[in-house]
Amino acid sequence: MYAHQETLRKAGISVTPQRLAIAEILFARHQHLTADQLYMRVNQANDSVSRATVYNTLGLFSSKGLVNEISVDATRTFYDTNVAPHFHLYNVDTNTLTDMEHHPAVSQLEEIIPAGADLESIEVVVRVRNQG
Amino acid sequence: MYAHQETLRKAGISVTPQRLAIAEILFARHQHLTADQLYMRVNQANDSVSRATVYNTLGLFSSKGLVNEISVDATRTFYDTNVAPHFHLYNVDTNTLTDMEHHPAVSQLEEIIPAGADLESIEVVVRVRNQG
DNA sequence: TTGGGTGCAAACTATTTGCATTCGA
DNA sequence: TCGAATGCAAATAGTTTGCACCCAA
Repeated sequence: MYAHQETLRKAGISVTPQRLAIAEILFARHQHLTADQLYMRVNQANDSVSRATVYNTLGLFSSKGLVNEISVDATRTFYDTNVAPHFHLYNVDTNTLTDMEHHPAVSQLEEIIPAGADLESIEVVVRVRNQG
Repeated sequence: MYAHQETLRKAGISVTPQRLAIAEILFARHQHLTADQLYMRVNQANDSVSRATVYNTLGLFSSKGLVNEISVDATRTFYDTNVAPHFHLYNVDTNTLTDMEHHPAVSQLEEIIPAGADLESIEVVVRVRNQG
C-alpha cells in the first residue's frame, strides 16, 4: 500500500501523508496526467488533498526528476512518470497524450502517425538552463 | 513597405490594416515571438492594434499554416515563422527560443547542447487530430 | 517548540469571448 | 450597405501565492 515511501526518500523528499497519497496514484504505472486529473483521482481514493498541494507536489517531484512536465498547449500541462527522453503523441480531439514507440527523424515523423489521425504539428523543445 | 499583402492573400486571409501591420513585423524575418512581444512591437511602430486582435490574428495565421505555435511551458507560447518541422532550444534563464541547426536522435540530443548550458528537459510532442 | 507542510482563498497571467462599433469591398 | 473585423472590457482557466494553522521531529 505504501510502496513509494522509498521513491520519495531516495529523491530527498520528506514523506507526508499527502505526498504519499499522490505518489501512490501517480507512480502506480507509467502514465500521463494533468494536475487536475491527478487531483480528482487522489480525492476519489478518499484521501483529502487540496489543489494547491497537488500543484506544489508536482512541482517538487518535477524539480527532483521524478516526473517530466509536458506542455501540449498554452493551457494543458501533463505530468509524465516516464522521465527518459521519448516522443509523445497528443490527440487534440481526445485530449490524450501517449508515448510513441519509435523515435524517427523529424523528417520521417509524418510516416508513422496512427491510422485515422492527421498530423497537425510537431513540436520539439530542448529546454536548457545556464550553467552555474 | 507592404511586402506581405500577397502572403496574406495567398493564404486566403483578407487584408486589413491591422493584419498587415502584424504581418510586416512578424514575417520580416524568421523569428520566435510571443503574442505580447509582437503586440508591443506592432504598437511601437506606431500602428495601433489591440491585444485581442493580435491574439486573434496569430490564431488565424496559425490555422492557415503561416506560423507554428510552440508552447514552451504553461504560460509561454511562441509563434514561429519557420513552419518547417525543426528542433528548438529554449533557454529558461533568458526566456529565448532559438532553432537548432541539427536534428539528432533524441538519445544524442544531450551531446549538442550549447557550451555554458545544461540540459533541463526534452519535450517532443507530435500533435494529431482525428480524420474527418 | 518550531520549522516545514498544508489548505483555503485570493491573486495572477495568458488567453478568449461577448458585444457594440467601425471599416472596407 | 452590410458582413467581416476590431477593440474594449469582462470572463475564463490553469496555476501560484500569502498567510494562518497544524503536525511531526
